[in-house]
Order: sequence, then C-alpha cells, then structure tokens
Amino acid sequence: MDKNEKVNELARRRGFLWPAFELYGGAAGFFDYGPLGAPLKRRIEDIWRQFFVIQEGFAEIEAPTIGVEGIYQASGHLSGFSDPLTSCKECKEIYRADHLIKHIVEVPDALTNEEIYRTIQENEIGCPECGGELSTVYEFNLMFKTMIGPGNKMTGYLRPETAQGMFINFPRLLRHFRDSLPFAAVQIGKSYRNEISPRQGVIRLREFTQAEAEIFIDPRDKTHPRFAEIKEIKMKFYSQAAQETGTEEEMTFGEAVERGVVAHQMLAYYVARTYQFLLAVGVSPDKMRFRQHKADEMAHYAADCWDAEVFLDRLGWIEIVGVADRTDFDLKAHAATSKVNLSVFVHYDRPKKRQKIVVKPDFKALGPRFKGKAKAVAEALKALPPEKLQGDKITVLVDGESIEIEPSLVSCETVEEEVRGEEIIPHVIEPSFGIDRILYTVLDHSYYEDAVDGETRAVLRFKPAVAPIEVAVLPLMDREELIVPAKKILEELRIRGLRVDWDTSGSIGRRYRRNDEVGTPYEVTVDYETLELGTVTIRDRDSMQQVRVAIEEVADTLQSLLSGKVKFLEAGTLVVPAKEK
RNA sequence: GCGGCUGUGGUCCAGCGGUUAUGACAUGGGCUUCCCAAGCCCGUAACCCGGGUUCGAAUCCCGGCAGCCGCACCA
Repeated sequence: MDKNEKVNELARRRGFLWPAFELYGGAAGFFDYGPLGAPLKRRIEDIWRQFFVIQEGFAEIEAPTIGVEGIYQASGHLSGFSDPLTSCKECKEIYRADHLIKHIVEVPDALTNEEIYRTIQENEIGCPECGGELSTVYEFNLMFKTMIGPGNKMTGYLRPETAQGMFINFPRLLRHFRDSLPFAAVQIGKSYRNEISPRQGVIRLREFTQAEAEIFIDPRDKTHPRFAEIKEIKMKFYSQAAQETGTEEEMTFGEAVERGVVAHQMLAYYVARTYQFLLAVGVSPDKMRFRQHKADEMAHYAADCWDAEVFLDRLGWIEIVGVADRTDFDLKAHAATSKVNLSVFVHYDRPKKRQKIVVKPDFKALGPRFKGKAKAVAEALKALPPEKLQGDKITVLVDGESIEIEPSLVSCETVEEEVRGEEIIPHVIEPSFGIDRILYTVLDHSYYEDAVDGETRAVLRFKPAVAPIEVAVLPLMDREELIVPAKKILEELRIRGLRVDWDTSGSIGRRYRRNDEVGTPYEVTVDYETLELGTVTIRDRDSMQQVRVAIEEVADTLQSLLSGKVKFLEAGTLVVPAKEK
C-alpha cells in the first residue's frame, strides 16, 4: 500500500471520508463526511472564518445553491461551461463538435447544435479516428439543471461556484458597507459540477464545498494598507517565467511585488493571507507553492491568477486555492444582462473644478418652428462638440433628417463646475478555496509513521486547532475506582467546550494507538497514583512523553497546551518510563 | 465517456463449479492493579447489484454500479 492508499483507507475506516450512497451501489463524485471528517471540516472552515471574516472584516452571506438562468447567462457559465459534443457511432469516441468544424466555420460558437450537425453532414465529416458516422450534436453542460416550480416555466441550475451569490448582491452589499470601497463578502457552501469522470476521491467531486471571498476594490488603487504586515514573509513563487525553467523561486512578498512577479499589493496581500491560512490548518510548507496561471490557461474572467498548489503522493501537484484578479468582468456582465447599474460613486478627496461649455438652445424660437421635434433638435444641439457650433449654419441630424439652424438660436456659455467624484466599476480580487481538497491535504500532510518497539505506529499529526478530538480521557483500567475520577475530568473538560473522547476498551497502549491514528493531540490517563496523590498524566501524541499534573489543573493545562501557550515539557513533571527506572 | 485490471466480514486476504466460506488484524464481552496495538476464553460480522448457464454459482457468461490505471474531459 502506498501512502495515498493508506491515508484513504484510514480516512474510510476511522470515519473521516466515506464514499456516498454505498448502500445503493454508490455514485462517483460524492462523499460523506463521517463522525471525524465532519468536525475536521468544520474546524477548517472556522479557521477560514477567523482569517477572512473576523480578521479582514469581510461580510459572510449565504445565498441559495439553486440559481436562476439569468445569473449564468451573465456569468458565462451557460455558454462557456457547456460544450457541444458528438460521438462516433462506430467506435464510441466522443468529440467536441465545434472543434470538428473549426476549419469550415469561422466562429462555431455562434451556431446552434442543429446548425453544427448540419455542417458536419453537409461537409461529410466522419470520425477522426475510424471514419465512422457521427451522432447528432448534443449539449453537455457541467451544471446540474433542474426545474423551479411546477411545469417548465423556470429553469434552475445548481450553482457551479459560490462567487455569483456575492456578485448579484452587489447593490445591497454596497449599501451595507455605506457606499464605500473597498469591501468584501464571503460565502462558504456547496457548489456542484457534473464532472464527466470524477476520480481521485475527494479531489474531484460533483458536490463540493467552496469558501470564496469577493473583494471589491477601486481599480485605480491596488495597494493594500496592511501590506507591510506580510511583506517580509518568504514563500515559493512559481511564476509564469519560473515555469519556463521549471524551478520555483523563494522570495519575500515585498520582493515579489517590487520585481513585478505579482502584479500588485492587493493580489499579493491575499496570496499571503492564503499562505498563512494554509499553514494554520496544517498544510506542509515544504509541499506547497504558489503557481501563476499561464496566459492561455486563465479562466474567461481572470486577468491574473495564482494557485496554491500542494504536493500529494501519487497525485503530484494539485490546486487547492486560486487567488484571481477577476477585474470588472462579473459586475459588467451582470450590469449588462440585468440592466442594473452596478457602479460605485467614488468621491474625490477634494472636489475638482472643471471648465465646461454649456449649450443653451433658444426654446422660444425652436418650439414654434419644430413643434414636436423641438426637444429632439435641442438634444442634438447639446450633444454637438463646441467647434460645430461655430460658423454661419449649424447642422444637426435628427431622426435621419438633416436640419440647419442659424447660430443665433443657440447660445454657448462657459461655466465652472465642481466635480465631486466619479462612477467606477470596482475590480474584484477573489481568493477561492476548495475546502474538500484542503481537508484531504491536511490528512495527507499530517500522516506519519514511526516505529515503536519494532511495530509501525500510524499518526495523524493534526494541529490542535483542527483535531476532531482534542483530548481523550482514559482510565488506566476499566475499574470502578479509576472510572469515577476519570468521568469527573471528562465532564469538566466538556463543560469547558473541549472535544473530548472517552475510551475504556482494551489495554492502555491500544487506546493510545487508536487516538494517535485519529490525531488526538493529548490523552489524560487516570491511574493509581491519581487515587494516592491526586495527579493525572497528560500524554503528548507526537513525542509519546507524559507529564504529571494535579487534577485541579488539568483542564487549564490542556487549554494552554491546545492553544500553544505552554510547551509540553513545561506543563508538568516529566514521567520517567518504567523500563528506564 | 472509451479501453484494461479489480470487486469476499470494519480492514487485508484464502477459496476459482458441490465447504456449516479459510485466516489474520480490528471490534464487543469476560479474566489478568496492566502506561504504549501483550496473553487466554467467548462472541458479532462478508461473497457489489441484476440477469443467464448449470441438478448445483462467491467461482463460468452478459449487463449495471463502484474502485484503480491509461486516453479523453477538467469552464
């Protein structure tokens, strides 16, 4: 068994990840989070909230997972996310139908599926592999389609990303943030993509969890006020240029922006925050890098994009987070499709004075002469550039009719005007996290094996902040006199809000191993010294060392250990193992 | 979606036309004042699903589903 298999097997056996619908034969691309997987995922999400909602002050919202058609017309997912396919009736091979007629039709995208099929027939195009006859063209869209309400009146789609929920709430979010930039909204939730062939467990799912932030910024100012805080952090950058040579470059964020490796502070800052978050949940820095998208792989909406990639045994480098500069693509698209203005009025620091020529048509004269058309003529006059108002005759075009007017009917005036600001469409920086992939990475990067007395010990070295079980309380033996004080400790720890497990089954060594395997950082053992001296032992998962502390202090000590305030060997008196005595 | 390989208790595996379906580990109960998967006793627990061939199918054939590997796909 290689490591990947071991991790998967452990995850299945111990209740982290279960293939879904097993009772009914299963379906690829769906997983259940078991009793340990669900809290692990929840804790990862909570750390994400800590970083992006609490520390950055972003607003968390929750939008429906089913969206109406208009959203995905605007976002490009209806057209860009779906491909016209055709298959060979002989060898069953599947092709992109539009690709087959590229050399005949200049813009195959503009054709309907029927038209593409007709083109294939008219030009007698056969299967490129075997020459067989091709089937009619059908649409394969990666979005799950459903119906809203009875009948077929309204089409709904399961959202392929959470991002659109933030974009379409832009006007309300803007108001929430009192009409000023920058601001950001986030969502953690399920997204759905009907993948053609999902594989590799939780790496490619049909239903998955995303955590996305949409940070709306003023496009003219891509600096970040807190850039100084992250600028000394060093990380592995794998830029477009570096990919030519195939070696990542280690440098600070400050250097990366100075050298133009990362386009601007805004993008760099969120790449850095992403990096810090991934470290916090337990992704190994040695097996992580940030790779810049190449120009040709950039998504249809992105101007620049940096992916956090992690190295997984057998799978290689896998993308787990994308941090993209989506520019104003989405807001512009939604503004155009919905016909709602999605710009922000940005005030200047100081109102600007501007000279402006105001054209004043003489309505008293124009009215009687042009009657109903007078207004249109006046508008046309106002629209003319100042130089056209000179000369003997002024010519305007109204409803295709050329009309001549003598200059005396129009007066021009130069006025000084105060301009207080301007309408802009914000740009969007989007860090987009694949929670399932991150969780799998945490499992993979936490997995260790060491040898204890010639036996292999499997350990998940979770950070205490993500461990599904933080403490196990273990009576040395399953005996009444040890169980009573142990239960008291269990209750107290639970009242403190710790995630505690209780286990009396099997020898103490067996119970330590069981907990090592699910990543429990600390075990409290109640033994006969507890009865004599009122102390218990706390065992450290990684070093397997034990310290003794008084019963009254055990809850405080554990909390200090879990939060990292106290080092293990300083938490109590080191216990010398029996065989060394 | 195509092709190849695979599918037996929770896990790993034996059985390859007739067995009360083998075993190990894990797990539950009991014994053992027992700090790193010890020992002994007892127990729970499986042939992926559906058809077919056959007197008889876990075993052979077909289809489905799932997993792995290649190809394609991955906005």
